[in-house]
Amino acid sequence: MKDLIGNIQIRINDKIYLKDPETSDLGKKIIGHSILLIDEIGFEAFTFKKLATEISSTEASIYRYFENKHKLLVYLLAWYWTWLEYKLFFATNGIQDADDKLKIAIKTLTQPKELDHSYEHINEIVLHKIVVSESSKAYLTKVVDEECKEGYFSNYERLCKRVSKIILEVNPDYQYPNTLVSTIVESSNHQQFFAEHLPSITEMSSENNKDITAFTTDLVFKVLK
Amino acid sequence: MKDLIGNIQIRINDKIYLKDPETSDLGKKIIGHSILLIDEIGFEAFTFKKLATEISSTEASIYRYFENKHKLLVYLLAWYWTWLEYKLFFATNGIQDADDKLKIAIKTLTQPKELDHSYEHINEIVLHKIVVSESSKAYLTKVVDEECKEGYFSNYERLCKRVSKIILEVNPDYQYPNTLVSTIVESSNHQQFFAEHLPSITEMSSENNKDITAFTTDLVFKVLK
DNA sequence: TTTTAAATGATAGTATTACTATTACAAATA
DNA sequence: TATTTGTAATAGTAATACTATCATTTAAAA
Repeated sequence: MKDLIGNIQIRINDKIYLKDPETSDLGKKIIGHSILLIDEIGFEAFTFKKLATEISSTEASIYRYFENKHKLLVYLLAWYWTWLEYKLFFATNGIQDADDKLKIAIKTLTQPKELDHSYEHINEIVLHKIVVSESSKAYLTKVVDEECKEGYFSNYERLCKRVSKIILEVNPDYQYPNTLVSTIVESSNHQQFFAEHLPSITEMSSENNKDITAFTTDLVFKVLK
Repeated sequence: MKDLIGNIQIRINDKIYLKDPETSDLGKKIIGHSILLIDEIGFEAFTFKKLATEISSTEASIYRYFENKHKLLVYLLAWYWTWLEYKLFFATNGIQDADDKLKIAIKTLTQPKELDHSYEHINEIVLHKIVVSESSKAYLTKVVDEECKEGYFSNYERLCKRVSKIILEVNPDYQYPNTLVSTIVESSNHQQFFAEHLPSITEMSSENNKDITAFTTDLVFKVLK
């Protein structure tokens, strides 16, 4: 099962990039090192010039792959959500019992990520840190409506839909499956951030991710039962 | 009761600004029009130069009040959270029954805001739109730890603490009061954004805020009982 | 193997942003 | 009247977010 996921090519909406970064060494370097650099200095301070220096290339070359840094961020997130969707699919696929399936789904969403060696140029652990700290900035923009129409966020939508389905298996009468899913996915990320940076508004600890899993599982099952 | 709140001066941590905008006409104009302009063009496109043009002043004059646009955003949010805390205080103060108190608290947090004529230069409805679309950008930064230490977000923390207390009145044994509060406050804002811009991941409608109140109330009481 | 095309690198240039600094002048206050 | 305070006007700078051009390297096709 674990091998299968490695063979899956993660396809990203081709409107997000100018040139598919998967098709060249430079492209993969751009993706791999942008993850590290954004994590290191933050998205605001991140520039294509700095990235170019980092990978011994040029600003102009990077602009051949992505229109701007916003699109690059959208790409990284789309990649992440699809990767997580596969993880979720393989983790829940065989499970018969709906409750168990949902528990595993919540675990997959909330537990810390592990390095997936199938994608050599991407460090999923660092990418997840970017999801926690930067993902909101990708959609909290004035162009969100157009970008949504173009399908820039459909990878995220698909992941939510998949969890929604499981929720309806557990309780077919629950009125707000999508709302609950988007709430727990966002909450899981935010709580991780709060645990580390604004500890006074959460009981979660930054060391122990099991807290977030426990909180979310407790919440979801109480809401559904 | 309603009059009382009008007389309350909303005090903001004086490290956030260089010069208190409440102390001059220009200052109030900066606050009032920054709210409108950020709402109109988004925080990324917002600059002090554009704001200066808008209020027929100069860039340099605005820099005398705020170090940069990030601090201005932090100021606006601090103001909002304190304002909301007062609203919450006055709405829940007299209520004896803990359940009722929590219901009203959730309503205050999730229902659309109304214009509060006590603060003439501030349009609370538009400010709330900024909270929905831009507030995450205020804390999802690399300087969050220092700013947290300096108390830039204590207005938000105080609001959360107040609701947490009510939650513990309803169920003193609940393990995650702060986590639950920060989750529902963030969720309420995000769901409003999703309703308007990413409708496929929520059942909430952008016209009817009662959905969010209903979803949140249902969730919170199921979790606590 | 040569030809051709595509990808990358090197360099330059521009408009805008995010500031800082200086001076000047008017109004309020002491 | 002297002085502080607030604001305006102007200038200047480093960095950002690009675009354009052309040379060179590399890879694919003929």
